[in-house]
Amino acid sequence: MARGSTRPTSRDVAQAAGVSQAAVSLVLGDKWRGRVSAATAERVREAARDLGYRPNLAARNLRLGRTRTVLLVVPALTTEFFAGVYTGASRVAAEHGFGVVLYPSPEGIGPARDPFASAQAALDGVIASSMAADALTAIRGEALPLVMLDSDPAGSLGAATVNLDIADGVRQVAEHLLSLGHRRFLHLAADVPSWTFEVRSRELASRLAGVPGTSVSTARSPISIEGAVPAAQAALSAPGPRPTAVVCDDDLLAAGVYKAARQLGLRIPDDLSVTGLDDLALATAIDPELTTVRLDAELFGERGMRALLAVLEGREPEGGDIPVRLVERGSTAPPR
Amino acid sequence: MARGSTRPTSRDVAQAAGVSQAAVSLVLGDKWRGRVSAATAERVREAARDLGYRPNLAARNLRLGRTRTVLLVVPALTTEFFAGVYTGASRVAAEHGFGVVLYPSPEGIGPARDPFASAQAALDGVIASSMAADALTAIRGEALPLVMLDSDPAGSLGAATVNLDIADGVRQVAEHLLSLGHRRFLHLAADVPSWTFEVRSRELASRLAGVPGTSVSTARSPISIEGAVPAAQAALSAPGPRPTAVVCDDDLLAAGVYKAARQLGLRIPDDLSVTGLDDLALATAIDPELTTVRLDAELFGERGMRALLAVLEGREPEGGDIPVRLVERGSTAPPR
DNA sequence: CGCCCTAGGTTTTACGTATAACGTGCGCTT
DNA sequence: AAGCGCACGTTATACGTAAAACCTAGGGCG
Repeated sequence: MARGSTRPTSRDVAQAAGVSQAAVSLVLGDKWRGRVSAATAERVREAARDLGYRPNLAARNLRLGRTRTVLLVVPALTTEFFAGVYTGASRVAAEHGFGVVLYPSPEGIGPARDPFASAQAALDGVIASSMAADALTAIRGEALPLVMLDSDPAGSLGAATVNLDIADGVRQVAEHLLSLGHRRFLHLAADVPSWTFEVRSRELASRLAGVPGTSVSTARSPISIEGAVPAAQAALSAPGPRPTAVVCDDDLLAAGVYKAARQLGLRIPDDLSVTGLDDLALATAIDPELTTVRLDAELFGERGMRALLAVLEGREPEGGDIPVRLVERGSTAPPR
Repeated sequence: MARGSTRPTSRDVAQAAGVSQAAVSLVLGDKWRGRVSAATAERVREAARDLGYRPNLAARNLRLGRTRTVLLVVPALTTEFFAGVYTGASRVAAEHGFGVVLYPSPEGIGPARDPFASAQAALDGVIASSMAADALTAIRGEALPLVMLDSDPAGSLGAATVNLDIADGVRQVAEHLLSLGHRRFLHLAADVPSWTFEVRSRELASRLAGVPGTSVSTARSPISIEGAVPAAQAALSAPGPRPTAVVCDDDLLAAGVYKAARQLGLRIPDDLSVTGLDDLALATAIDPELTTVRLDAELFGERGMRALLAVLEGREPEGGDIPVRLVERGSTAPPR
């Protein structure tokens, strides 16, 4: 309708309502009580509605020196896990008038792209997964309020951390497989340098250390179904007695083990027990359904966002790891 | 190091380099040739580096009236498909100095949340999937440059569209199943009102219309593995002759059909052929591997971004649908 | 009656950047 | 020798908003 192609500003609203720009700002910012009469306030709101006024966020951000926008840095977008993290963080953020912008460290784009160049929005703070290794150095350089997800609490140099109790998950897996009678394990580990994966290896080894007659070999693989197939195939056809159970760092790796097993003629769970970690939708789509550790991704995101809000407000973030739970399904059975 | 807690501004850099703020802006904006001596330019750059200067994006956006930031609106984050779209769009955007912000219309957050409140960044334009129905009305209201993904070219009211050639994909599926000898079909359709799904139904019906002795029934399901199971189960155990082939609107639905078939004691592909659409990683993780239509999600995202750039620059967006391709795998065979 | 307080505004300023408009010397041309 | 353009800058201004500081009239109170 408007002739001019530019968007209406608060000044246009002021003119339409017959008041000053300051009055518009007060009314629309809900700070008018005792400063503007109810009638005038209503006139301003009406004018704003008529003109389709939307505040210019760049101007507001500049004025206020903050953006109510937070960056969530994730390693990649291809798993539903981080989708859940985003959903949870976004929900909490919305409750506090914040927005969340996603920075998936994109595969195929140059290695060290600057997240802050990509998310052109100015930022109040950052939540970063420890898996997004490339981005981390850039983040440190910004000196922004930072919350790390699944990162070494000791090595985070003061940044707040929110962690899943992965160690407990691995303990539950080990317990379950030991009680079924397994003794020879293969640990199919993620090929990504990150504290959260180191924990898995360490905890598995430590849990098995006390049990006589156990052995565990390790293979490494990129985190994808197709990527895991060759690694699993090699490890399962290596000389010497074959492992009877494969503990995977991730459900995707477990799906790769299924494929490898099919190609080797091994049947799950009769010839081989398999466990995953995540409980993706995939876990119940494959046959047999996967015994895995359920991670509550949304709660993870919520806690991350809450921690960041706490940091922004100078409070102490809530402590304590997020509990996880073994889900027993058809991919594990006693060894033959 | 710096005592003051606030970030250095271009004025601080100017002072450190002994020049005016304008000179800093010229040098750092790479517009200094013929205006500033090489020596001075170097001094400015050095000062900026020493102070760790980063331009305030809010101020720049306000000044320039544009943000080089684009919003990508997707229905949800849970499928790797839109992850690919994001990756492609992001790559092209980066080549042109743009950033992409993601707005996944989040499940579980109130129904009609305003994407522009969530992405607090000001925006130059929007790329929106036609599946993100809730968000669309809000987008229209903004009068921002808009590119629609997989949307009715006729009904898009002037907005540019970039489409996958889904109709051709469905034709290839129908052709494949007909040539195997199938005549009774079940169409497991997505329970989402969107042009891209209407196309699937229409095209399937139209392709089968010319072939005598064919029949197709339709069942609807939400787009998720678990959601598809009851719908598939009901449709496959309905009275009357059972369909010999199930055409699914999405790979996730196909995975649900696998589960339903297992529970009904039907074997794939002996008792039932199944096809999907997307070619997710899931497609080769399930057994038998899924015959499906491969969509090039990254190319889709790239084309979407290119179209938006064209709109922003007043050019005509490139036309033509993106080709898709049937991938024959183990889930389809002649009916018994 | 003089004063202050309050309601109901307005004027002004600052946020940090990009750039248009405006100097200034100096060397070169004619 | 007058002038003119070029090299090298600087000064001033605008973007749109939020909010501090300021103004004014009227009523209540001592």
